[in-house]
Amino acid sequence: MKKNTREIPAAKEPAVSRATSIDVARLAGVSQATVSRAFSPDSKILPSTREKVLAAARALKYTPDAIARSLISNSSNMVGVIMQNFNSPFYPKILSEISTHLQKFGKQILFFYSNTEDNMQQLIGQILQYRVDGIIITSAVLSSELAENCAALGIPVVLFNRYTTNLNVQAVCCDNIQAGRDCADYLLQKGYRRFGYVASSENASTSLDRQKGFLDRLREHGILDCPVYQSDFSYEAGAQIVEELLASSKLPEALFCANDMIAAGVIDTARHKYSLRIPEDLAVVGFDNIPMASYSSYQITSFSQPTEDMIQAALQIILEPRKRNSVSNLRLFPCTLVERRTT
Amino acid sequence: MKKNTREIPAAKEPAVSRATSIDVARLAGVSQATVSRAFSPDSKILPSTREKVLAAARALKYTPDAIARSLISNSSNMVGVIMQNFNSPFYPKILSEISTHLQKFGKQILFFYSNTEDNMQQLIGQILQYRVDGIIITSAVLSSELAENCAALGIPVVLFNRYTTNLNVQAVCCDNIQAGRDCADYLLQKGYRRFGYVASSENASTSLDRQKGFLDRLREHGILDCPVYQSDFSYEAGAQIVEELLASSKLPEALFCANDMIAAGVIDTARHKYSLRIPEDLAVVGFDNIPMASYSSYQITSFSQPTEDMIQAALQIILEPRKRNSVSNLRLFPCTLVERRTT
DNA sequence: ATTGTTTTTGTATTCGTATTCATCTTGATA
DNA sequence: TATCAAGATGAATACGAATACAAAAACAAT
Repeated sequence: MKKNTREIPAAKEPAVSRATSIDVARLAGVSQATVSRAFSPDSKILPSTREKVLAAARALKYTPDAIARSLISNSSNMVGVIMQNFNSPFYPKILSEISTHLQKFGKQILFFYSNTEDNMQQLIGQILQYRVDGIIITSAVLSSELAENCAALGIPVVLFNRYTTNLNVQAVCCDNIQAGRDCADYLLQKGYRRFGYVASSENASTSLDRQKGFLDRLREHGILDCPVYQSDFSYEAGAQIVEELLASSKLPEALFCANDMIAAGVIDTARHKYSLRIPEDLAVVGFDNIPMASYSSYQITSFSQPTEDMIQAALQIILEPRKRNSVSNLRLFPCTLVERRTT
Repeated sequence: MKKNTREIPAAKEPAVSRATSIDVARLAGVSQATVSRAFSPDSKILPSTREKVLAAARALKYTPDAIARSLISNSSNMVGVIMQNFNSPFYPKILSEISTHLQKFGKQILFFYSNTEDNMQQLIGQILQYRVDGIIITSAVLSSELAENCAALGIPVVLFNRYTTNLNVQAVCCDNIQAGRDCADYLLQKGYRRFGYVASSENASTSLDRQKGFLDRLREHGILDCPVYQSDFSYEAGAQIVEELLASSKLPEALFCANDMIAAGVIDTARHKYSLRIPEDLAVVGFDNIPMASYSSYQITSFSQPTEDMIQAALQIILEPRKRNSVSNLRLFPCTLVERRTT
């Protein structure tokens, strides 16, 4: 008597319907409430009753409806994730790891990809409609207004690899300023004296902070002149930068790139189009230490972020929001330099 | 009158609560039903009334609750996506494009990453609980049982870059067999006579079909012997294959790799570790034509899939399931060879 | 045996919105 | 002006599961 009424002839009605807790209750000879309890692990129910209910549920292929459950419990068990720039494998890797982690908790990912920051308002709005447990953003900084909207709903927001001074928004980030400093120290110690920095065109705090640490430290060592080249986080941008470098009067000795994709573009173009020797004619440092940085075609000296720890931190903020009494909203993680053959 | 009975003392309650359609109705002086109608584009409502309601909604920062909406309308506006292998940028790219497309329709992505096929049952189960509009799977073939579960619920499932003979599952795929044939023709025409194929270790139909087309065509040309090397879809696997090649007695003249990542691993290791010349000592063909294939360090001859068309086809199946009267459940797209410097 | 306590189950309500049906308003037409 | 149709709105209900509360059952202690 279920919905075994499939296609008879002519009409191909899929007979879409799933068993509900009431169906299971009827079959098991209990009330709907008892069915609900059977599926709530920490609910008080006689083991024998639970087993009876679960048997009936199996027979009917019943599974609690997540939507109905979300409505009454005010939580959808979903975590919103907004990302941009899949040109580099860095963020896809982060996404896959977040997914793997969340699956352990039975949580889902509501995913959004957006290369522009214009529609953040809209995206956040959509996500909030779904009663997510939290939101992870790697693509942009959040406006105060949006941050307040989320805070007002009690939905934790984590900026991943971004941060803001806004008090309502938690951030998990690697210490890009320090990494910039370390890069300057490292290159100076290697004997380089003329530098350049390849930034991303956005107002990404990652790129800006790496730049700031780098330039500050150089300045402390008396090097006041370090040209900054605007790009985006792409291979093509890196290739373009080489053209700019060569068009200008004098080539820097060492170039610090905001990420590995840029570095790869620089290296390839310098080597294969202009026959420059890396690192003799031009040293290059990248960032993120993506797999490609270790390929023998590149062997890029790069900074590695402790992504595993950062993800843990981000998820903890979302999964255990009570612990929000941490001193600061910003959790900084140190990067480590991986020296290879481009310096 | 809500359930504002939380912890009282010393607590900084965020006052978690969002405006509901009833709140809006009260402020606008209409019924809840009218508020609902104001937010349903094709609903019959006096324009002036709608404007009045929308104004009240703005004042209260009200947005229809997607969960409640999903419950009553039996559709969550979400599309489930299951992927694996983010080592290559191929699938991240697909994901970002799917996301961009779906956003135009106001649809969301419920995302799962899984490198194993063991938990497909569990993943599909979870997705189905959310009343998704459809499911896109790039990571595995679906068992008949799971396919039937989905079909019974009227939820369209699309295998992307996979297929099965199961009647209930739609599939969107590039014509890997033909591509394999084309590759054989191309390499033969270039004068190569000794070949090898680097497969993925999985039972991925993509790899198997490329292999089948390749070997079949070679056989038609009288070449019966073509060793097949097992790997996975990774750079490291490609690097490993070179070791195997050199351990065996004679090197093939041309190697067809199941994807570009493998090809890159082969090329790098052959060139830099063993000083082999590509393509003189070893020609290499990849697959997917990922951005890296065009980098000047590689310049890999590769097959390009019409991903844009394939995504369109997959989304059409999910967004317009009525059109399911297509002749076949399998939609095949042709790949095109992009010739570069590794052949 | 009686009372009290604890555990288990059932009843009724709730979450927030869409929708059916009935009611009311408006304007048109005869 | 009376009648009707069409359009707009409100009242009530449904979606499916969780939970507060009540009732019942089981058990212990006197």
